[in-house]
Amino acid sequence: MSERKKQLYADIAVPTVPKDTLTYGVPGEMREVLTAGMRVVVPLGRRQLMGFTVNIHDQPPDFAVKSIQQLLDNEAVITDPLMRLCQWMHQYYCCHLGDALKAALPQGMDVDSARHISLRNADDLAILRAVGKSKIKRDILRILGTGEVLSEQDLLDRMAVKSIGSQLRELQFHGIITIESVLELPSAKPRTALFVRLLPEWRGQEKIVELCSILERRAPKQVNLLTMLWQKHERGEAEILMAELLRLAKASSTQVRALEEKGIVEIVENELIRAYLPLFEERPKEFALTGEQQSVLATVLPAIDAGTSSPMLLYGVTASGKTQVYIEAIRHALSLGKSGLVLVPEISLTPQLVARFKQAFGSLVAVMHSRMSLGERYDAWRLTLKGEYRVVVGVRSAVFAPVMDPGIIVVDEEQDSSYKQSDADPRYNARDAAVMRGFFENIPVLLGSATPSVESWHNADIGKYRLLRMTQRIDQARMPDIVPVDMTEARRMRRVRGSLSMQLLDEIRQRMQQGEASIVFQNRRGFAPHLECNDCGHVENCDNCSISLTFHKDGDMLRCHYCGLTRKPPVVCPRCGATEIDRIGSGTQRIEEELQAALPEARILRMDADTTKRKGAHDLMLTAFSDGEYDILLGTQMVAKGLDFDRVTLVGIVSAEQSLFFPDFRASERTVQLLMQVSGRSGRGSAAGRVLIQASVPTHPVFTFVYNNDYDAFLAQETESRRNLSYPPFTRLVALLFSGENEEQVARAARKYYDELRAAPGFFTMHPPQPALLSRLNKRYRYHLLMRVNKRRDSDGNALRTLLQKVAEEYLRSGHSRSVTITIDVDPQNLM
DNA sequence: AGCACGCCGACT
DNA sequence: GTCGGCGTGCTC
Repeated sequence: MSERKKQLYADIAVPTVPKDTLTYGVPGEMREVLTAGMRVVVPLGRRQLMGFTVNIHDQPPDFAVKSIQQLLDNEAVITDPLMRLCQWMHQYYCCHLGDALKAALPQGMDVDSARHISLRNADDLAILRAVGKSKIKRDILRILGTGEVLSEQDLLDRMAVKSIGSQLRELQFHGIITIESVLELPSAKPRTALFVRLLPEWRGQEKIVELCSILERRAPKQVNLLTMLWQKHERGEAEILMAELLRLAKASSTQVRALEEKGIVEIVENELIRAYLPLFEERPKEFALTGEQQSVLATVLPAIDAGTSSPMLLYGVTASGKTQVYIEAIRHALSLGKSGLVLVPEISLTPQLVARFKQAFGSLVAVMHSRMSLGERYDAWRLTLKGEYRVVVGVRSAVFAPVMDPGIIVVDEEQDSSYKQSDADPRYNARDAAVMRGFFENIPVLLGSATPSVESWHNADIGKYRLLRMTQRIDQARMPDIVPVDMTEARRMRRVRGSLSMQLLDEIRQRMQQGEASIVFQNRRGFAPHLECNDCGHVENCDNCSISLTFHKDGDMLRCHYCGLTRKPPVVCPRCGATEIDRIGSGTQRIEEELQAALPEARILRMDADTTKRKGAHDLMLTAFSDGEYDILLGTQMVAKGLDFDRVTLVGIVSAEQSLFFPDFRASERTVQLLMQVSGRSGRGSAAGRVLIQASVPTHPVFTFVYNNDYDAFLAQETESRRNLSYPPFTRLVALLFSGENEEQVARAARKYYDELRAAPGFFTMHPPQPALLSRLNKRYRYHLLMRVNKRRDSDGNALRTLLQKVAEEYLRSGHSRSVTITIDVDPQNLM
């Protein structure tokens, strides 16, 4: 018994610190409570940082450890399967473990230390000696002389110099100032409000009447309050929001406090849940499950019962009722006491979809969405962890949602590229992460799509995924008629108005006469993507990026869609002084203008990133369109997916080629998927749908798959082409991107990596480094290396990660500038 | 990633 | 002597 307890150590993953974990001592008072998955505050150098407890052990490391400073949670916020998922991401996507873990939490839960600088009591002589002749030091002390406590940045802002770091250090060394590291609280916290309730002994009609008669003369407001409280109590509302009570009773809080002092009411602080409430509503539809839906469920439900990891690909044509399959699967999971997770692409997390899940599962549903506020997201996450939400519907990052005991994970539109995070570490694909999570949780994962990715199709083909098919539209709706419009021919015959063919305009007009609606799709916002001098051909480009500026007619502005730069369009050509500057190409703004000019009566709703910026704009627009307030819904990608309106019987695609000639190996796949998805918006009700596809070369072989509605044939051909060209799914692509403000340094870094990598064992192939397609972005030059990894020779990505680590070390050792940033993107979606 | 430290040229 | 711009090394 008397044996001293062994010292415990914890391995902590700290975001952005380039070490898997750091080892800290576990203080005695934490040894009983600390578990893996909890967040802690640890000292690192002069900073205090948030870290994740990964492992607790009693192996003393061979260096002096510091101790954990503070616990941030009293239970694990990273459940065991999520910890394993993050470990997998760390190794597969070559990112820091801490960054993967941080991605698993909503924003705003981070803590960081800030350095607070203040003046210390010191004698004049010491000050004089420390300051010497430095003007900067004298200024610092003058500012601090007011007794204020400031950060380095605050000080800097009030001075006319660029840096004060060394001066601060010397002043601190001489004991003149104090620099204290202070923890800043996380910005996300539960929101609370005051509530008022009658104490139990006063809950009775007679007692209230009696009280009121006593109070009547001297305290009429208190009588009002009591009456209000009693009425609410009678209606079953035991507690009433203080603010509301005051408003209703026209009283002030002093009067409530008075009642509290008399021991009649009680004031309590309760949490207010910030829930995301969609503004869109729709009458629920009545329907029975189709035979195909039933037979799919006959496979899915037993898999939920069995509780074994099993990925499935649900390949069902548009309008075949996939959403209802998801709902039934989750209903089943709930009936077993489990919960469910549904991932949807950013763009199709529409109010329509949310409404269907809310109808089915009511208050059990949490929505996780990037348009929600920090507080809303925090509450959704926290109450999911507490087990109060049992169904989570969310975008990419919801793959980390802490659902208690999930029974199934659904990934809708699994081919969608918004599942891939490409702008920050971890650069993960949420669809693949979902499959891995299903593996760690031992549950089935259902990947749904009308147009599966070549990768998932291949996985089904080789038996990694189980294939489930639905080939019929519900309600016997026919597939729409898909009709090419030859724009070259139409132009020759003068049957066009700007970018729109007379045929499309005629058919839209016809729908308007029949009281039906049309969707017009143009995947480009703004008015015109280029401004070009008619005389010399000069194009207005972004100053920071190698891209042309898009002309926006609202506000008469040029904008860079990559870095956000805005500038007034030039009146004369800056190169040759000519005054005729052409607006080349068409975005949604121009199409809107052309539609309106050709169809003056048309009520047009334009939906793109520019018109839906305001919170809730999306919902309101779709509600209005659904209610028949518009004839034409014109928009970018956001009208291509998930929308389901019976009124829509015509879909027009302005330019089918737009995505086809993109230099990306997925260009054909993206084009076919997009065209088929947009087509699916048409004819969902009883009326037959029609799709007009405008193209300059309508005979391009890729389009024939769309005209014939034969996605199977496309998959077969595209799979062969990928095999021949050694592209995914037959290889694993890894893109290394080198970026920095100095082009020569960037090119040299890329070259150095290339040479180092080439010397390594050949489990991959690659070409020499090249400037990226977007060769400059935000003032930074960009070069890339594309590795094609042989999946058989490095199935789990371990060889790749080891090699990249080795090369990075060698790169640093050989004295290279740190002004070049290197990012690793495994399974990139966009080769930019 | 920060942050400290050391070195060096420029200014005054 | 002071300032400011790098490169380099370290953080449990």
